[in-house]
Amino acid sequence: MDFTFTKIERLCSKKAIDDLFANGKSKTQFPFKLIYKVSEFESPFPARAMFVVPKKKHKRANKRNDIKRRMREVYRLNKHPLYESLKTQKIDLMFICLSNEELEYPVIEKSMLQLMETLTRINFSETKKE
RNA sequence: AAACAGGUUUGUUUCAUCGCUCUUUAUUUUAAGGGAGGAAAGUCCGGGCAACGCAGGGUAAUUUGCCACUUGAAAAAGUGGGUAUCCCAACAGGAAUGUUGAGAUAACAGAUAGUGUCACAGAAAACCAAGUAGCCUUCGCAGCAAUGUGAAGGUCAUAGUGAAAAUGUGAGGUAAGAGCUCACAUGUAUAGCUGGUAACAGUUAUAUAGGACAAACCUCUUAUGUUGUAAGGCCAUGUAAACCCUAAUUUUACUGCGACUCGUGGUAAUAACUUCGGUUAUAUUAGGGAGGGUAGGCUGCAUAGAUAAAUGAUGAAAGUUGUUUACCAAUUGGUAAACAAUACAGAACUCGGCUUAUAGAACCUGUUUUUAU
RNA sequence: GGUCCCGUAGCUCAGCUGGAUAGAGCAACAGCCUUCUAAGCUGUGGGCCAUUGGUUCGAAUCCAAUCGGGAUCA
Repeated sequence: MDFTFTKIERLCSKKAIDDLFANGKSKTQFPFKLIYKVSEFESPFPARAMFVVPKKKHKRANKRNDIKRRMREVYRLNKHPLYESLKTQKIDLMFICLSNEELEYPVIEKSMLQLMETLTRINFSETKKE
């Protein structure tokens, strides 16, 4: 089992990001907000993800970097349940940090895992409808 | 010795697991190597580099600002000196103050080129000053007189101001006064001499007495072409050799028929066809107009290096500092354990300065307190 | 990565160029009016002029640095 997180798994296209902000659905689970959208792209992985820490919440660049790195680490280590649930469905993800305080690793891990669990349930229901 | 403040330098290490980015190698995931600072920050300055511009001169705009030397491509920095201001100490003096020494600070050219500003208060806030205060003279009137009052004139010594008052003190002089004259002192300008590389200092003569503000405009002096890597270069994408208008040209266009990569008839702004309702209307070149599309890759670009942006996460141990406890020692201290802290902060073309932020450690300087002599 | 602008009362803004009383509207509070409220009228309080230093007799204003907020570039 790989715990990699290379560039292919990240959401990098500006067009896709704009589309996500315009048409995506959202879930909040306090320190974080998740925006997701079903989409189509060519990749061996079923999801593309990105992580956002707004400049208005955290002024210093090094603190923003720290939080983003921890968020990325949580996603990297816990992405496999999500991938299994998705199967062939393709999806774009965006995690946004809403907190003003500097967050420790266990806090981030707990709330992000909750978000990803809810996401798996939602996607199953959608696939059944289609 | 302790505490505090300021300055300079430095600014943690190792292991395990799972990862990120770039380069090379391998070819589908294998190996090796590189991977954040003193400020990467602020963008306050100056270069490199790039595009455009460039006869010469001027104007505008911005900019430099005591002197010498050194470093530097330049901005700038360093060392030494000069001047001014502040503060401390010593000496002189009744005091004001002056001299000498140590230290700190200075955006430190020009206020005698010109314009402007100086509230309130005050007679007056600035070349040539100055009134219905005051002082003085003359004349008239009242009065025995002292004096009072009116007019004309002289004058700036005196004045409840103010941040700042027309150089200060003394003497002469005068009706009263006045640099009006003189002595001493202060300060400015010009010229000369002496010392010094110079800034400047000292001194002599002459002329004077001109308040502050240039971080108000300005003058002199120094320097600057403008814009910036989102510059610039190459490629792709795109309804696109597209649309509208004007002019010119043509085996060109439109159009009818046929045997349709061709032949032939008509037309050049009206023509051809027609089911009589209408339908179609061009190419090339030149000039102009209106609107749209793309916003992605490579390069620029680096012995760190991307383009939603890497340099990490978790766990363990050590180091440093502090607190508490226990033991040794008993002034400092040493050993062990537990707990806490371990900063400021994250490259985006690059280099050199400046500014700002910084736990702890080392060194230097200063202040205060305590102890000892 | 560059370039430029703005911070004044609880809110929206004047006053900065051209230096000497810190103001206006709304809001707040108190009173009048009204049976009561709203509206109206009268009054009151509220500001270290973003922060720090400098120039000046004197700084919201001039100068420098810092901290926030915003605009713009092809």
